[in-house]
Amino acid sequence: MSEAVYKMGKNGNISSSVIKRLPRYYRFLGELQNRGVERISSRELSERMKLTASQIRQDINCFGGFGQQGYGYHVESLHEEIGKILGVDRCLDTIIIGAGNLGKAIAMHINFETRGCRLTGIFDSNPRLTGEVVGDIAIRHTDEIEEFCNANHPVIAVLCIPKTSTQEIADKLVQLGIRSFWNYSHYDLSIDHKGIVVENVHLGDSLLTLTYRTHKLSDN
Amino acid sequence: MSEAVYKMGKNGNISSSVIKRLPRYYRFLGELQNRGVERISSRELSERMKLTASQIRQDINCFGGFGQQGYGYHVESLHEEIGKILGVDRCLDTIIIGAGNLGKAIAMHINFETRGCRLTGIFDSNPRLTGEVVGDIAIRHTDEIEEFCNANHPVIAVLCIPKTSTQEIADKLVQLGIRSFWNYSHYDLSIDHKGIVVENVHLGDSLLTLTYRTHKLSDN
DNA sequence: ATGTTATTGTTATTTATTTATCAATTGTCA
DNA sequence: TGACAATTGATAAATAAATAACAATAACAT
Repeated sequence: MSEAVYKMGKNGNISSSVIKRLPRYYRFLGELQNRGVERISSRELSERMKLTASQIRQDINCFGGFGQQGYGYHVESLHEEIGKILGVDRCLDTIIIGAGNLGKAIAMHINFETRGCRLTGIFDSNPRLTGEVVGDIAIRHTDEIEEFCNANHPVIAVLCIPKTSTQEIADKLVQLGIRSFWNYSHYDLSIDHKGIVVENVHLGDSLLTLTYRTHKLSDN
Repeated sequence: MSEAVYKMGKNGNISSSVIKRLPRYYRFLGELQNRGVERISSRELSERMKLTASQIRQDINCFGGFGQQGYGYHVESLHEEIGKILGVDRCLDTIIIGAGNLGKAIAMHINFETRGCRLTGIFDSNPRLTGEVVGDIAIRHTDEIEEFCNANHPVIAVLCIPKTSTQEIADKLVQLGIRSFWNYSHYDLSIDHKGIVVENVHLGDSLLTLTYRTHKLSDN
């Protein structure tokens, strides 16, 4: 009882507010590291990120005391720690469903590797696209998804398909072992199956809030 | 003093939590309308949207009492009201800067018109792309931006350019009259100039939270 | 007409999130 | 080596957001 108690990575139930901020911390710390900055205080980071220093310290302390009093945080090791928390040091095989403009753009534009993912397949129902190479991956026909999943066991599916087919395809993918969906279709996907993670991305919603704020600015 | 006081559209200072939910309400109500549903109660809508009925009623009431006791909400008129609040009945001229994979995908994939915007120009610094038609708009060279803005006065700029040039180009666009930025570059844009609205979209951050949640599910 | 049921709009309560405070600790400099 | 300045980690306070509760009201059935 009197023994020293290790402060463990108390990764119990972190609030989603904190989780949503982690990637941004990770980005800023990566930038600082690239610029050769070795250490930073919560106050200075707060000025760069336009947050309060208090929030930064509290967020980081959800996972452990990575700072040093009187000194601040070591940029490189904090960057690495947050990377580990997010899981960038591991690998989740990922497939893209739908190789239209958006599917291709995501394949090209997102650096999956630096985010703990590896793009291993792209599928489209249009036979004309079959064989076309995007990045370094050849598009396959959707008929091949089942065979591909049985052979390669991808974990994440990026959905870039019309909203009408989203639920059906997602349900099928769950059967084939997909555990996470990054859903760009204009449809709010929800999977009853517990243990399935869904991230619905609605770019249109984002634009609409911009529309609102733009008018609000002029009106008031 | 004893006169009846009109309940005005008390659009004073709506919290951003509420604003962020509005586009989703708008989408769901649009779907219901398309399916011919005439009325809906907060309880039923809450079940479909996986929110609490209380939250829906409180959100809607930030803008006025659009419902009827004992009856619910008239789908069509609530949809229209929220549309007006968001500003879909007005028009903000919009340009896209950067016609790479992402810029093209956004031009094709986002329905600007139904979100109170109108895409009027696409620009890229690569002369090989000049003249190529995306949707129904020909790509112009970035050298033409100034002339175009002076002639057409676009309000929103969608930034699909590398992070290194983002701040510089944004500052220039502010000089040319752009008031809002929908920023897809891997850079947190911030404009000192007050009266400028910025929406930073970090798709990579979204993926990273999915990575986190995917691992979390397996680990625990 | 009138009672009954459903459902809103609003206020109260609870929960979550953010910010402020400050003792404890460490680096730095004389 | 010791005092001082800086800065964390943790706790307390304040603020914001979400949920619950309920009176007021309108539709609907009888």
